[in-house]
Amino acid sequence: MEAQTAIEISDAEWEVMRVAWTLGQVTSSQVAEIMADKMGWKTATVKTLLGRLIKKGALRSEKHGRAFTYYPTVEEQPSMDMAVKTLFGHMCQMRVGQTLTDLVNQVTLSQADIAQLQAVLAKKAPTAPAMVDCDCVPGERC
Amino acid sequence: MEAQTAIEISDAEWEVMRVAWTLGQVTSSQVAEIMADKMGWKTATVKTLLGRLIKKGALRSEKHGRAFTYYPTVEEQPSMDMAVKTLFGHMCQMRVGQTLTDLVNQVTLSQADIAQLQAVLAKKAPTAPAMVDCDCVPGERC
DNA sequence: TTTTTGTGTTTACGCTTGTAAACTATAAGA
DNA sequence: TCTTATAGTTTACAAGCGTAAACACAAAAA
Repeated sequence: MEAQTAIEISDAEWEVMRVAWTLGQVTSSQVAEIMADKMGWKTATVKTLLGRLIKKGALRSEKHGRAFTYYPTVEEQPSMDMAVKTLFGHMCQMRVGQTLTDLVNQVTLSQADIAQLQAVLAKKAPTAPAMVDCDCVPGERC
Repeated sequence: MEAQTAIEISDAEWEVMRVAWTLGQVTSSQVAEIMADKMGWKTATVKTLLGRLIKKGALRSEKHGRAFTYYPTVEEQPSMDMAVKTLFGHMCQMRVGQTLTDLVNQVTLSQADIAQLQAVLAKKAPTAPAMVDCDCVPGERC
């Protein structure tokens, strides 16, 4: 089983999805206004991105009066998880741990986030291997 | 201060860098053989990617006899850190913690990795905020 | 020395992306 | 009903990317 043929969302499109996810539903003028402010994009740019997201199936639209209302059809957290997993999947597995440590050092986490992470780590510890092999070159250990 | 004008390495190029990083130095035929095996790429494809990486400055080459030897000019760990940081920087900050937890649940970490992460988390805990705000829409909390 | 072959360089080509203008249709206001 | 503003659709266009063939050159083999 695999997670339904992952829709590819580009960086610019991702920004649009963020506001759609956060607001739950949006009109193009709303997004245009926000993106003008946040990204400096022209209205035309937002229209293009909305159109592409509809075509990709990441958004759906419903006609209400003159304008459409757009709704996300994919969920935010799974999308984030997938994007992150894809990135880490392309990296040397031996270095994933260090990379995570470096990242945790840089981001802001809430008390709850930290507690949750600690819980997961505690559960993993007992069965963790002594070391993780490099998988960059077939049949080669770093 | 900012980390030297980040060289952009594409997905396919990244695969080439991985073998260069792991082996320290490589010849094109070496890379070609590995990529034929690992990715199913033709020799020509590898040549193109090596050329682009040279042009981008991610690799440098030294002529030895008939062929060139290629060396990475950027380091692996900082490159990984930067790629990861960039991805997370484009995501809702409020969801970074959950995303990290989901990720940790999926990857393989060594005992040492886990210990290191636990140490960093323990150090962060005392000063961690109660919650992290959503930054997807200017002046909006989720 | 001549031929061959392994390397690097150029050219190719369709697709995606970022960024946007132009065009069109229709709801809303006059 | 006629006009206008506004939202959606088409077209644009250069740069980057994945994927590779064609070409040129020099080193190695004959």
